[in-house]
Amino acid sequence: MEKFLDTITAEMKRAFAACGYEEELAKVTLSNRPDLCEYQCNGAMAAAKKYKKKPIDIANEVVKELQGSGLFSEASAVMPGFINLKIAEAFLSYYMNGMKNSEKLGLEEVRDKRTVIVDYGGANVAKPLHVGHLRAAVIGEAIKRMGRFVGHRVIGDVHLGDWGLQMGLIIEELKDREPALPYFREGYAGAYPPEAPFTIAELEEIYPAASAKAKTDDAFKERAQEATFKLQNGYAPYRALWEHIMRVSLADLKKNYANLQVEFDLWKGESDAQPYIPDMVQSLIDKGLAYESQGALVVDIAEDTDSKELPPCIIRKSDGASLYATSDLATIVEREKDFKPDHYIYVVDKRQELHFTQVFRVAKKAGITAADRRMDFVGFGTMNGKDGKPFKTREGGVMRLESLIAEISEAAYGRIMENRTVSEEEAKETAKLVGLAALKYGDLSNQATKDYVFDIERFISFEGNTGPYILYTIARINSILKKYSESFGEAAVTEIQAPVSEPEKTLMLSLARFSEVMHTSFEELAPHKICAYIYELSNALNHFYHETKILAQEDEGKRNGYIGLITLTRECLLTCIDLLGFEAPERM
RNA sequence: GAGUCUGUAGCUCAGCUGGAUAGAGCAACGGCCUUCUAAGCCGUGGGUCGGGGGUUCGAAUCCCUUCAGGCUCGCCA
Repeated sequence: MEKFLDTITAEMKRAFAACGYEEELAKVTLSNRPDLCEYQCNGAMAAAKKYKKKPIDIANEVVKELQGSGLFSEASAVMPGFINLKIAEAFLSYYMNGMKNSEKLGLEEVRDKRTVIVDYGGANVAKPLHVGHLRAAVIGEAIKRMGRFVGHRVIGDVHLGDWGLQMGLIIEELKDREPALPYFREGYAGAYPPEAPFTIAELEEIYPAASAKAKTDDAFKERAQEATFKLQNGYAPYRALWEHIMRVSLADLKKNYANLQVEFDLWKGESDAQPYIPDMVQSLIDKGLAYESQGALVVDIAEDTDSKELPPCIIRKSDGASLYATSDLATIVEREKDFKPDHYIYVVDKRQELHFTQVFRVAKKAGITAADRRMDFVGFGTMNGKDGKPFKTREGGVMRLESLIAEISEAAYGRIMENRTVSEEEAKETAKLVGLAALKYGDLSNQATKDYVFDIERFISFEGNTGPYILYTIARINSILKKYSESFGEAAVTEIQAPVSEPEKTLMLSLARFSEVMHTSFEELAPHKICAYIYELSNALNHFYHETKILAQEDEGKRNGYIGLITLTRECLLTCIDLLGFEAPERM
C-alpha cells in the first residue's frame, strides 16, 4: 500500500498543479495544531513570494480545488495562508482495512534493496559484557531489524575484539600461574589438550589481573607484547591457547547476547581480518597513499572541506605492528569480498568518531570500497549515572550486564506479585520479558547520539513512557480479545467501520502512519522514533479503551469493527516492539 | 589551544530539513475501579527554549557571537 502521507501529498500536489503552482510546494505534514486539523500544508505561504500573490488567496484557490476530494472531510484556508485538513472517515477506515488485510501491515518494501552490514556489539573476548556494551547491542540490533523489515538484506556482525594485546596479557598471566602447562614447555612436540585449562569464570578473573599487572610491571607488559607478537605470527602453542580462549569466551558471550535477544549473523573478529592486512598495506604503499612519518606508516585523509586539519591515519606502528585502523580497513576488504555491501553501519561509542572518519576516508581513497559508498557512523553517547558521570555500581565498579538484567527482572517480579495472582513460574517468565522491555525501551527511547542518564529507579518504576507501558497496552488488548472469543466465538468478519468518535479516529490516524514511521526511522537510523510512535499509539489505544465499550457494544457490526481495530493496533505494536528487540507477555 | 557535540518545566527527555497558543513522562495537587487488566484514564499548576545580535511576514529550529559542560586531537582499542 502507498504510504498514507504519500497518498495525501499526491492529492495536494494535484490541487497545486491544477491551480498552476509548482507541485513541490504541496508538502503535507502532520498538524501541529490538533485542535484545528489533522494534517496541514504550508505551501501557500512558500508560494506567495514566488508567484507574488497573497498566501491566503493561493490557499483559497487550492482549497477550492480540493472540494469533492474523497480524502478530506474538510479542507480550509486560514490566515495567513495555512491549509488545514481533516481526513475523511470513510477513507480512513478503507485504509485501516487495507492495512489489516496486507502483509506487513501494508508496508511497501524499499525499491533499492541494499546489502547492509551492521557492525555492532564490539565485545572483547575474555571480558564479561558490561553496561558499556549494552547500547551497542541494543541500538545495533534495532537498526538491523528495522532495515530488514523495510526490505534490505541486513547482516549483523559482532566484530569481536579478539586479537590485541589483551591476548598476550592473558597468555603471560597464565604462564605465571601455571608454568607447567604444555603450551609453555620449550620443545614440546605432542598434541595439546582438547580441554581448556580454565573456565570462563577464571578467564574473566585472569584478564583484569593481567591488565592491572601490566600497568605497574613494565617487564610483564613487554612479555605480553612479545606473546602477542608470537601469537599473531602463528606460534603454534599460543595459537592453541588462543583457540581455547576463544571457544570458552564465545560460548559465554553467545549465551549473554541471547539473553538480551540480540542475534548476530556473523561472529567475526579482528583476527579474521588479519590475513588481508599484508596485501592491503602493500597496495596502499603501491598507490602512493601510504608514506613513512615519524617511523610509522600513515595515510593522509585531509579534504578541502575540512574545518580543521585532520590527523593522518596510522596503519602501521613504528615497531612494525598493525593496529586498530589496520584491522578495521582489512575488515572492509574482507566484507567487500564476502558480501559487497551497499551500506555500512557502525554502531560504536561516539568517542571513536575520528577513528572511523579516518578509516572511511582511507577505504574510499584507496578504492577498498567505492568512493560513494554509504558508510554511516552511529556514535552513541555514554550511559551516565544519576550524578551525570559514567555509570558505576554503588561500589564504584563496572556493572556486569548480567547483574543489571537480573536486577531489573527482580524489580519486575516484585511488581507482578504486588497485585496479581499468578503462578510463580508465569511471574518469573513475565518478569524477564518486562524487565528486558524496560531496559531496552529506556535506552532506545533516547536519541542514540546523546549521552543519557541511566537511572535504575526510574526504569523499574514502569510508569509513563516506558517499555512496560507498551506491554501493558498489548496485554489489555489480549484480554479483550480473549473475552471476546469466549463470548462470541472466533472467525467473525471484523471489517473496520468508519470512526464515529474522536478517540476512535485518533487511533486510526496513528495507525495510518505506520509505514511512514518505519521507513523514516530506518533511513535516519533512529529507533527512538519508533518508541515515540508506539507511545503515541498506546496512548491513543488507552484513550479509546476508556471511552468505548467494546464487548458491551450491542450492534454486532460495530462490535466486530472494534475488534478488528484493536487487533490491528495489537499487530502494529507487536511488530514495532519486535523491531526494537523485545517481546510481550500474553498477560501481565 | 583547535575541532566537535550538548544546553528546552524542579528531574528525565521529545520537537531542531523555519510556521499558528513550545510537547511528553516523572515529581506536586485534584478526580475516576459493582462495568472489557488502576503498570491505566481525566484534570490543575509549572518554561523570557543558556545569554546577546542577525536573516525572515514568521526562529527552540537557520547564521554570527558569547557563556557553561562533555568528548576528541599519530603510533590503545
